Amino acid sequence: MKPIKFSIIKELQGKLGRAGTLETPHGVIPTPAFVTVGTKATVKALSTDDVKNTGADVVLANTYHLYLQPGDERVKKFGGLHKFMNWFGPIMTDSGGFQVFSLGAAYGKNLNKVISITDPSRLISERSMDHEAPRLATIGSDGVSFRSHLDGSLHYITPEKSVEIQHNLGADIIFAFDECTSPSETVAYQEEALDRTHRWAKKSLEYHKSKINSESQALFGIVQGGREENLRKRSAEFIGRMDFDGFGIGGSFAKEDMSTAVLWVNGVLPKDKPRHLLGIGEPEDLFMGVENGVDLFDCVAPTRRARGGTLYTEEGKINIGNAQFVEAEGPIDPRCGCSTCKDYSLGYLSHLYRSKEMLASTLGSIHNLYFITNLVKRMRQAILDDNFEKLKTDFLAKYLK
RNA sequence: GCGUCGGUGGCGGAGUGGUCAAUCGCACUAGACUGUAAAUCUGGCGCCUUCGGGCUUCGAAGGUUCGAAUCCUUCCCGGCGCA
Repeated sequence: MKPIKFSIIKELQGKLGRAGTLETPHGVIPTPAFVTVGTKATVKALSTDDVKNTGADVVLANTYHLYLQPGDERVKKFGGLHKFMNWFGPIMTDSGGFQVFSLGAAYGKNLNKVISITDPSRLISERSMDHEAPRLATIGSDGVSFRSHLDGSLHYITPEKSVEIQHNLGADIIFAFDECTSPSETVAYQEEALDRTHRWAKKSLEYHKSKINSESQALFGIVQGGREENLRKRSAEFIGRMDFDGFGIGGSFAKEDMSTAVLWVNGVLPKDKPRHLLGIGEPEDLFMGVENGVDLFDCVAPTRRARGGTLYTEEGKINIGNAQFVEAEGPIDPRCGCSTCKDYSLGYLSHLYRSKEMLASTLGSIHNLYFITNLVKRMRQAILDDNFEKLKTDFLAKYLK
């Protein structure tokens, strides 16, 4: 018995995009779908009722963070993540692979998940002269040692350990342990890291298959390969051949490279399994991903941005902290159907934000999550209605103006 | 009235002869954020600027000095103590 069932309902003509459903032990996810990020078994600033009301179908929590606090064994004692956090819809957990990057090569640097290649300094090898650079994660051939960002204690995570933790957490969909690399790494390093990720994928899968959990939890393998076409395709072939239930597409991207990388990978991955573009994205990236055959996305942007005062509107992003909203009486976006836009004015949100009231984060997160979740739902409907291209053109014309 | 302490940029508060247009915090202002080290971070914040610099500031007015927010004199204002 497979833990999940993926069905394609309709495909985008001449493109890799498709609309479908992903059945999980905790409910059906109509795809494409946006996955709300709840790193520490909570979507920051929101109750699970709030999350549900944004239209979210699925939540992603994080292995590394929950392993450190409160500990995966404790979550297991509570009956798993669903019960522990009171979210009874589908849950995914990330493997900790991203922390290999964010606490490793990217630690203390101005290096992000998505960078701009217009800044050449970002493309110089990170590895050449930074042996002294402080980092909380160091990579070995069998796993990664992490120094806890909470108390400095040392932890070693292997592919097996990552899967074991994820079994304890009990999400519906879990990920193989991988190494997320920066596009600023050399090709030689990308290749070395890719081999490691592939090795780890095999170990993750073997460990997973040896446990009863593989009947109730789906395991996704992760494709890496940086900016290199041959590496991306090699990875998609290698990972795609394995008996994973679905796939993640990982990596830190140069914005300009993202669509080609996704296209290379999805052109190779088996069509009948779901694909998750990890850590993406912004509205324009979501259109790109859906068009190029991505079924699932997760991203911290809606919630993190909301806490920083940036809110999505159909006319582009606004910053609620700006002076122009102090006396604005209308909603964030008159076309938005979220509860924040229904009940609250920009001026009130401006006041909450300026006076640092936590409700600002809550109401902003509700709006941003609704906006992004609903945008992907609209894309799905547009695929079904044969007007994806029009939605994309119309939306982006206004949004990016 | 006498004594005493003090008056610094929107606010609080450093500075006590040159490296001071003046540390820092707040406020204000703008920006960043893409598998959350994130209720976070960065820039600007006297006026003008061809971004080299120029100009006017530290209660007020005089003075000492090559040079004053910093020293002296007088005055104005405020706190406290004594009458």
